[in-house]
Amino acid sequence: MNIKDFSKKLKLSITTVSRALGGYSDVSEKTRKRIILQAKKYNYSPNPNASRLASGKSNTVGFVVSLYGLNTNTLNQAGFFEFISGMNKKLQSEDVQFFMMFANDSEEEKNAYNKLINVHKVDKIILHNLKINDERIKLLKKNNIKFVAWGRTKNLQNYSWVDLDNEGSINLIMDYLFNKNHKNIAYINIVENYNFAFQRQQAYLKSLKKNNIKFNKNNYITVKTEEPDQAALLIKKMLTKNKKITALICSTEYSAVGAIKACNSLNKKIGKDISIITFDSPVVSTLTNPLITAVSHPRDKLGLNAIEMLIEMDNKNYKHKSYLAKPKIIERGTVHKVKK
Amino acid sequence: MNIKDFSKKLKLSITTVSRALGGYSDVSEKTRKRIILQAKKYNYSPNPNASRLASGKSNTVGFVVSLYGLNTNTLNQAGFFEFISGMNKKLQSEDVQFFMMFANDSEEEKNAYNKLINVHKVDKIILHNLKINDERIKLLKKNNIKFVAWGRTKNLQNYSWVDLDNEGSINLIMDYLFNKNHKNIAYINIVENYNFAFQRQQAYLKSLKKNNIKFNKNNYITVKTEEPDQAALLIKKMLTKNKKITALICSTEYSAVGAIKACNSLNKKIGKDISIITFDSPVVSTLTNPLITAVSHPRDKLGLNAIEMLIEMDNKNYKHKSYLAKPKIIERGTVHKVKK
DNA sequence: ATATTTTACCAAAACGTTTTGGATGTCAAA
DNA sequence: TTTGACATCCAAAACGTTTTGGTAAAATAT
Repeated sequence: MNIKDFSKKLKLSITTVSRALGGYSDVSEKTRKRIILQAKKYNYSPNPNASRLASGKSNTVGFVVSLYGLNTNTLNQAGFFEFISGMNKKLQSEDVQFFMMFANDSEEEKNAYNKLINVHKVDKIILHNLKINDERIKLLKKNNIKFVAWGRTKNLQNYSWVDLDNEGSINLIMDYLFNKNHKNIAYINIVENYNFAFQRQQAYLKSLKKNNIKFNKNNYITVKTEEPDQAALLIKKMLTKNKKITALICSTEYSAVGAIKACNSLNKKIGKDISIITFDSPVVSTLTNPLITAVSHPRDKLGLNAIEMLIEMDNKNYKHKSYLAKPKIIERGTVHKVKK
Repeated sequence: MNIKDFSKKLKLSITTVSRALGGYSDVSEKTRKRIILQAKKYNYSPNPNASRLASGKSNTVGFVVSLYGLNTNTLNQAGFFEFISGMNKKLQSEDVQFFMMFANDSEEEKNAYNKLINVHKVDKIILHNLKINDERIKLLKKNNIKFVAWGRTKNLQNYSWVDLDNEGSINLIMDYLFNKNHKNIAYINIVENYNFAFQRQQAYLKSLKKNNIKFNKNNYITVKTEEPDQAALLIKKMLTKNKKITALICSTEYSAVGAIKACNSLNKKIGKDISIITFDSPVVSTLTNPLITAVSHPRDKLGLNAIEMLIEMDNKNYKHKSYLAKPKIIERGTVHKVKK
């Protein structure tokens, strides 16, 4: 069933059917309703390839998933599926398509963006896992592709983005710990060059300053995010060296797993002798023992807002926007109160 | 740059260019090479919407991701990304597209398949998370859509599938345990209605019989897969009731996490007093403490073979195939030898 | 030397839409 | 009664390919 047969059935022109379904005002509401009803009945829906060819618009959002680097199977994808789930709500209601590509290495990743633009002709792209400086932004701007970044570069050029409120989250954590009289708060950073990690680390330093606590380099280490065992080793070393530490802030979930191991091996009771707090994830919220107190974020809202922005961008007078997901602390008993 | 301008540049007809890139034999190898070379130079690639419209073939593989039910953020997606990674290799080289849809509930899931077929006009579909009886198979057969199942129904109708060798894996585990003199082997099943779980459980019973061990209902429980804590509770109960148990086979990774908790709370030393073995995953291989001995499978091969089959299906005389991933045991020290 | 087959190319139709630029009829204002 | 504005519809062109059904030249067979 194509538009020709369908319009013949309704004794209307092809044009009228097309414009009725397209939502144009030069079709009376009465006929429009009839057309929509009959389309359902005859199971007619416009051939998307013909539509896209004729209109020159693909109405498709592209996305490249990197299947390398971070431990792709857990951490990375955890947030990923929450994001997708949020996106999905808008996609469905707005009839926008979503096209994913996969890259097994960085060479493939570069190609993927070019393919997305030149071969698959997507209109719009969602960028994720942003680096501190991200060259993909140049590529997209050069090709005049609309995009929303999931995450931010260090220097915000003029583009739209959605992100966790990393600084706000760290502040929330720090205040939470200060309220429980923690003074010697250690920070576990990651070596990888992601901007979210940089933001968190910077916020930690800033918060120390604001609260008149001098930065102590024995309270600070940097670990590989995908290797909890390496983290465990370094954290153990740190805790042995600096016995005054009462709380550990872990920049990522995997290092929190390492922190648990380190504490266990030193026979430090988590939530009694020492506190652990991190960013929420399915890992620390369901799999670790004990479950870990964490700042949680509505990551699905990120996805939803990203798609919303991409759609709004079709308006001529769109101004770049941003969205920060609001953090909140989920207590799971791994943070204790220090006696004054 | 479209085919018209491009062919004009090369002083060739549109037809010749199209057929050269399509790999037809009515173009000399010399001109074909020239065309391919120049296409790269001028960054020409056929508009996919026009191609698909003209040819009537979408050359697209569809996939529906269910964002509900199982704990989507970890378990489910773990295998998922390995699978995708394998698929990707074939997709890239064969120039097949991959189109994903997402479903936040079972209603959306049903709609998704219909949309995939009627709206997005995909040629082929990969089915996953198969139920013991799966009604989606009927839908696809009725609509004459080519598909490969990732997993199997209980009664194999005539279709192509790829799957873990669940029976082989359980046999491998059982023999491995028997060799270490285990006799009282408990089995942790899951309540969910997935066929992989059914196959594993059946294989366990079969293996007992083959080795002349009577099934003991005190060695067998059924838990919810997404709730390690519930699993821990039930396993603890079982171990308290039946003190003779020396080994636990966990049907899924999450129940293995529960098993660890149960053993810890009973002060049973894992790998000394009691053994735990399960199916491999990023969870039990990197996150648990201790890491758990498990049967591992090359899940990326599943994806690769699935795409291979889908492509082969274009041949008129294709006969339905299947592929079983070969299991192997990864020792991580949680299985001990029992004294005779 | 002639007839036949093969090779290498091409013009035009077809795919199913959207969009442009009217056409017709109705209604209110002059 | 006439004029202009508006509402509602439509025919035809355009989008960029693939495919069909050819033709001419070259190679091969007779």
